[in-house]
Formats: sequence, structure tokens, C-alpha cells
Amino acid sequence: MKKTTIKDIAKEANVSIATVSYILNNVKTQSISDETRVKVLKIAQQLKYVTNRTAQSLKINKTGLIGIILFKEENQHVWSDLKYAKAIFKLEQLFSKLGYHVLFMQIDSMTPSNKIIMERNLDGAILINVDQDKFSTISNYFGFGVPVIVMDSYIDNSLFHKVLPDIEQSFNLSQGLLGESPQFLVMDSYNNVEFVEFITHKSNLPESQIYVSDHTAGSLSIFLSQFPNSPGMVMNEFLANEVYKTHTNIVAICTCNCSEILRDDINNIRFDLNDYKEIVHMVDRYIQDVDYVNNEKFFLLPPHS
Amino acid sequence: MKKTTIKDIAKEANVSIATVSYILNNVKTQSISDETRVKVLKIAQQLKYVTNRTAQSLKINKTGLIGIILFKEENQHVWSDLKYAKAIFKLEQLFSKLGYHVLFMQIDSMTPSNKIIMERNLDGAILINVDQDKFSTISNYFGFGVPVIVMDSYIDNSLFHKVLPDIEQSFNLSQGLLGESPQFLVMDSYNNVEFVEFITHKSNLPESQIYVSDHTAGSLSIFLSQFPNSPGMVMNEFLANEVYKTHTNIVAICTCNCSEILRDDINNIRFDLNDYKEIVHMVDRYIQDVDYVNNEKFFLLPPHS
DNA sequence: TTGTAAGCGTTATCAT
DNA sequence: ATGATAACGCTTACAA
Repeated sequence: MKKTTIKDIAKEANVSIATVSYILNNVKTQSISDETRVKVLKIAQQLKYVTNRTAQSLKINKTGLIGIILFKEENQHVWSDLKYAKAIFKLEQLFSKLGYHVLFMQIDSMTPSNKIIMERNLDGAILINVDQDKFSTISNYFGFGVPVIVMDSYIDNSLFHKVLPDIEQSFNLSQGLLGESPQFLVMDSYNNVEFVEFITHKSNLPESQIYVSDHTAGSLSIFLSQFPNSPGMVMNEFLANEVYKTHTNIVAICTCNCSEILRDDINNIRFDLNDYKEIVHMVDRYIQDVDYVNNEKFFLLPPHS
Repeated sequence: MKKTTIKDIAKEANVSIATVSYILNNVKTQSISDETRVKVLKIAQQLKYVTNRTAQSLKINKTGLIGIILFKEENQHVWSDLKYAKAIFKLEQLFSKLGYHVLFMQIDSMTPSNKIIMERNLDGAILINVDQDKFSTISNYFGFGVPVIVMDSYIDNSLFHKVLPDIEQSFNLSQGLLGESPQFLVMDSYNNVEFVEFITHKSNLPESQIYVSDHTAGSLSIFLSQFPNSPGMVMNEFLANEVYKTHTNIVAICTCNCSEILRDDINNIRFDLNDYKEIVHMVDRYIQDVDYVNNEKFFLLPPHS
């Protein structure tokens, strides 16, 4: 039992393939008699016709596919899988609303299947947590004119848009909530070294007062023991819960989009996933409108407290 | 600047399109002189050729795409987004290893975009947390011979394979860990009513001693207050953390694949995501081998304690 | 208002 | 060992 094609409908309705296509696609420039329109539509329904998007994509040179490409971390933290789940789910929802389908792919150093964007003729792609190296490799396989957005990554290439939490603002707000200057910063790590550097830089703290999570158990508490009773900032709600056991005067900056798991007595700063809307719409515009240009390279997600 | 095609390579190498295709696909039945093989391969590389999977799919009638379709819950619990993230990530990893790409889609009552499986000519699909109704609707759009697996759902149709945690075994193990009979069961809800019923049935507890999470704050503690100091079983590590605040004699059955967030002093039972391997391989076999049949309809994921 | 036909980039059969 | 060509299912310029 094979799938119904336009051809089948045409045969059944005694009209040409073209006519069927016009009707199914509601082509405005083409006038169709009500009679045939109704007839064809009915038959299409009877035969349970569904568009063959593969064939369609080939012809119109648009797939309606967006890639969400997640780069896994070397040192897998316990929360690493959860970290981007909400972001991805939200993005899928938003793209879906605009009629796109989402191809989801994880890339690690073992499986560097970089060609997906071109192989699958993706209309656009979101790369999450990429380091410069991997980005260079994969960017060899970008299509020309395919919008590519990077999230949580500093890529030294002005061709691409970057989506980042507004770190500076977050630190400002944190300071406000603490009422005094934080004495330490505990943060999660990222594949993208430049992003880590940017964060540490913005914190205005010397390296000795910054702890970048490194997977090894125990190292955090050793670090913290240097700052008894001191106020601090903690990026990542999982780390915050941990730190809170010994240091209650902290602000949690919820970089995991997962503030529900945060102890509810911890001061916190969150980001709103609805802010992705703007990004998704931008990608859509790039796809729809070949000549669209947006020179805003940084999308800073505003923190809420 | 357009993408390189086989045609471009052919022209550049002064050979036919067919020859290029043979070489790129390493067709065994076709002998090719070393000279042209080397020449073509070199040119392909120079021109940065990548397969156009859209065209290829159309021709060979296989897309190499697997759909992972997640049905969202009506009453969104705080952990609902996180709940299936790990499952999906693991599945993507496994499918990826076999050369498939994964189309990820969430379906809720608002966006019942059911046709994706046929539209996109998916080679296979995993449906997660489906209720009978939605399943009926979507199954109208299944392709014939496309393997469809349902997870965490009881679907009354012997054509489809079902993947479920081994509830019975989990309850047995729990009882062993408790050392006595549990007096209550706290469980998360599922879209699939039949699955909920199955679980409650297997618990051997009367309805009055079972709490199915319903989103409303406070109702859990009211329920629990009926069973002071009693042993109980809690499905879902988030709920378990909650229950533990008042009832320490419990076993957590980690249905969220997320035991990391569980307080480490709680007795627990987990499931191993590596057990998905078998399912992924089965899907692969169905795709590769048209005649393959597997009559094992239930895949019960074994609990570990 | 409808139909014809070329072409999107592949694969695979059949000649040469 | 290589090439010509039909076909996959669709869209669209053009003809009728």
C-alpha cells in the first residue's frame, strides 16, 4: 500500500497534476473553477493525501527544517543533560508555531557529524554551547545564506548572531539583592572558553575568588571554605542549592532555566524563555526574506529578579 | 553561490553523473578504475561536496529520519519539561550512532500537527506519553510499514510496541527496600489514563492510599497527613524530595531519569537509559529489513536498586 | 480555466 | 569501465 500522490488525485479527478497542485497549495495567481476545486479537495481527503515534503523541498529548495545542534561537554556534569532541555523545548514550540520542523542533534568529540546542515538542507540552525574550534570545523559545512545563531557561545565572527544571558545586568542585579559586594563567584563551565572568560571578566572579581565548576567532587567545598559567611553569586541553580548548604547569603543566577529545582529560600535571578521569540522570528525573517539583514549581533537575554 | 552537486563533480572530472554516484556511494556491484575513482574523490573534496539527502531520500524512498514525538501534558507540572529530556537525548544519541537523524516535535492539544510522520516520510517514530485519543488521531497519518513505538503509554493496539518501566518489579524491589508493606503510593500523572490505571492496579493498594499528582499545591501534604510515620513509595524523584520532608521511610522510584536531583539519603530505584539500545536496534531492523517481525509487544525496562 | 512539460539532485537499470 | 536516461513527487512558467 503506497502513499497517495498528487498524481493519484489527478487521475481520480480527471484533471492534470498541475491543477491539483494549484488547488492544494491555494495558489493565488491561478484561478480555478469552484467545481474542480471542490472535487479535487474532496478526493484528496478521501485518499488521505498528505504533502510529500521531501519532494516539495527538493523542488522549492526549502525544507522548512531548523537544526538545533547541541554540543555536549567534555566533562559531563550531572545537570548537563537537563541544562538545555527547556531551551530546546521552547525553541521547538516557537519554530513549530511558524510552521517549521526541528531536527535535533547532539555533537560530541566522538561523533563529529558536522555536515547535517548542508546534507539536510536546513533552512536555519541554532548551535548551542559551541567552542571556537568545533565552530570552525562545522562552519565549513554551512550553506550560504543559511542563518546560523549561536547560543551561550562567543564566536569570533561577525557573520553570526549570538544569544547570551545578559551577564553584566545579572551581576548588577545580584549585587542589589545582596546589598553588598559579593566575595566569590561560583559558575558552571561552558565549552566556549571565551564565554567563560567574558563572565569572569564581568564579575570584577580576581581569579582567586572565582570557582568554575570542574566536575570533581569536593573541590567546591574547599573553595568555599575560604569565604566563611561571605556573600556570593552562584550561576546555575544546582550549584546554588549546593552552595546554600554552607553559605546562605547568596544570589542564584538561574542559567539552567530550571528555577523550580532551586530551594525557594534562595535569592535568585531568572531568564525568561519567552525572550527566544525574538530570535525565532529573526530566523524566520532571514529565511523568508533573502535580503533581510539584521546587524544586531548580540541578543542579551534580560535577567528578572 | 550554490551547493555543489554530483553534476558539478561530473563536469569537472569529465565523467558521467552515474560514475560519480557509483564512486561516492561505493557501489559494490560496479567496478571503477582506480584512476577515475581517485580523480573523482579528489574533486568532490575540493568542491566540498556533501550529499543532498533531500534528493537522495526522494529517490531511494528512505529519509533516514526518526521522529521523536512528545505529547505535552494538559496540566503542566514543574518537572514536566525535564521529565523526558534525558530519554530524548539518549535516543538521539543512539539513533545518531546508527546513522539516523532525529526530528523532534512536541504535540499539545493546541497544535495537533499530526501529519509529520507521513509528510516528512519518517522512517520510524517514537511517541512519548500519548493517550488513546491522540493516538487514534495521529495513527490515521501513519505510513504503512513505518515502525512506531510508544513510550510510557498503553495503547490498545497490538500493532505497536510499547516501552514501559517494569512497574511490577519496581514495586517488588521497593517492598524489599522498605522491609515492610508500603502504606501509600505517590505517583506522577500521565496523559495515558490506562497506564495510570495499570500502575495503581499493580500497587495492590486501595485508591484511598494512592495520590496521583494533580498540580495543585498543598493537596499532597493533605494526602500525606493521613499516613504519619508510614512507609510509602513515591514515583518521580521530584515528588520524592517533597515527600521526604515529612516521611523519611520511603522508596523513590526514579521515573524522571534524573536521580541526580534526588536527595542522596533516599532509598531509590532507577532505570538505565542504556536499555533503550534494544529498542533503537529494533527500530533499525524494522527499517532495514522489510520482512522483520518482532512479536514482543512490551519492552519492560528493568529497575535497578 | 486547465494542461504540458521542464527541472530540482539523486539512484539504478540497461546499453555501450 | 563508463554513460545515457528514466524515475522519485512536486512546483511553475508557459501554452492551449
